[in-house]
Amino acid sequence: MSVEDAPVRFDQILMEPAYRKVAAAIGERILSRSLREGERLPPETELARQFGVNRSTVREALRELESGGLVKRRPGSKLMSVSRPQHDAIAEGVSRALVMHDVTFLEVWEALTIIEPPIAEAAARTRTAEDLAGITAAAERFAAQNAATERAVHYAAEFFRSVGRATHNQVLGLAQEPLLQLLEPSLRVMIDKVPQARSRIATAQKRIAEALQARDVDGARSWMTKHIRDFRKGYEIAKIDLELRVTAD
Amino acid sequence: MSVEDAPVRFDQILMEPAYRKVAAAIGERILSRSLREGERLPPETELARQFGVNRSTVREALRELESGGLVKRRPGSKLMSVSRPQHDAIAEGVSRALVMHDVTFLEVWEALTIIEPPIAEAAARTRTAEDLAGITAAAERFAAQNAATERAVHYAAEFFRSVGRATHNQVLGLAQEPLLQLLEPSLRVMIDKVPQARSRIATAQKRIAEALQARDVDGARSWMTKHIRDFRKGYEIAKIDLELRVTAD
DNA sequence: ATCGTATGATTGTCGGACAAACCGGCAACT
DNA sequence: AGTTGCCGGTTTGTCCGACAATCATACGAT
Repeated sequence: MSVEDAPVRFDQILMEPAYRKVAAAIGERILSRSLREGERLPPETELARQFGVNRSTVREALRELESGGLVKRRPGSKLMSVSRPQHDAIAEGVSRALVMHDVTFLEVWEALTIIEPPIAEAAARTRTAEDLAGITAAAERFAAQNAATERAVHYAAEFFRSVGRATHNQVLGLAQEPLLQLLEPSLRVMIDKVPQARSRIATAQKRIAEALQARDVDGARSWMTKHIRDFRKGYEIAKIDLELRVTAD
Repeated sequence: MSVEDAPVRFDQILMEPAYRKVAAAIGERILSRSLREGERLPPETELARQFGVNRSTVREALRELESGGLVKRRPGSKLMSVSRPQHDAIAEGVSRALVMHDVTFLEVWEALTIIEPPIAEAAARTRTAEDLAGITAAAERFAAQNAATERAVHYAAEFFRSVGRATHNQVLGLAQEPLLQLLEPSLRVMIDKVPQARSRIATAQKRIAEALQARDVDGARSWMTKHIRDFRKGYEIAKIDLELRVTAD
């Protein structure tokens, strides 16, 4: 082999602007728990002084952290404080990503068929009395909403959320949230177009809640499976094309 | 009932700063496909002129969109262009959120036991020849890495990713990504401490790949189940406390 | 004890400024 | 022909200084 064989290669040099370095520096301190939850950040001018950059630069960094949910302004306060990202905010980012990637209803539905039954199963094992109260409350609120579509959709999603919370597994709760967000718009259409949808959903919710109460693992799982499968039937009856791309809110 | 019964209530008035309005305006145009993927945004000065705000305000809005992955700067270009959020970037946000919420290894592992087997099952149905090639390649690369821990961990995660891709369901692929990110650090420790871990992982990967090749739905699922269960055993042997909080990267 | 006010701190937004980097084209050179 | 050097225009990254509006706090008035 001659020395010429391998062409000279260099790694791409990465220039990180100051605002991203500042954001990374603050973010790392938050992630490492060096800055604790709820703790207030110094004012922008002070941060600018400490980092040796301009206040504008600090502000750009703060916007980045803010949209990641690592810092937020507590209502009625000017100073930023460290926060744990809220599930719905994080999920919204995921939802937007999925929308941008042309995800179809079918994909969302398929994901639901995969994760919801095991969630119900886990919830049957771990639910507390309090969890159960929340779940039945959501089911009852859905059943009571015979008129308002908007609220019915909301409580249908809320039912899933309360079951997710009952697993006491935050990963699962967060994983299902984007799916629910993407489900809602189509559910709105479906409930309006399919008369029998409401009663079928209400029945499934009731059966699931009963199984959870009885700690009936298999029952919870199989009723949840039915519940999800019903959605697909509803889509077909409502003639919603499953290959259609989901839309944001 | 006297008229005094219901206390006067007002909804909280929400003041949205200009930078967030600008970000929302641009973001909406992107989500609605009015601005197409890859299209370049006008320069900051022009945006400032159009929105009637200062350039600094536009910049703060851009930072927000940027960290959401909706816009990014293409390498070697100054103008921002519309982009679809990359999976790993989105997943990193989710991972950070989970870390901040004190998620434990047990929760991550439990989530893996729930979503990975169905993913393997789905992959057995939908995988193409190309998918299969990627999966076996990842498995072979893992098996070949008998020395370097870092790479072994990487290819162990890459194996999951390639199986996820084989489902051709983007929702599932994106849902598993944060789990893999959180798994990696602990996997690093585990592989180092448990001598037999490598061979057990390699075997499981091989069996899963074979099942996928044969389109053996049940085999793929059950071997994936074993594969995940093995991780837990590994944790216990390595004496990694499952109640420990996961850490970021 | 509640309310009104004064004071200081902090943010949101603005205007202007400048160096560095990038782009396109054109001239010069090998 | 292909490479190199240079030029002018554009755009970003960063800085500086400024000001009104809002919030925290203390203090005094009712």
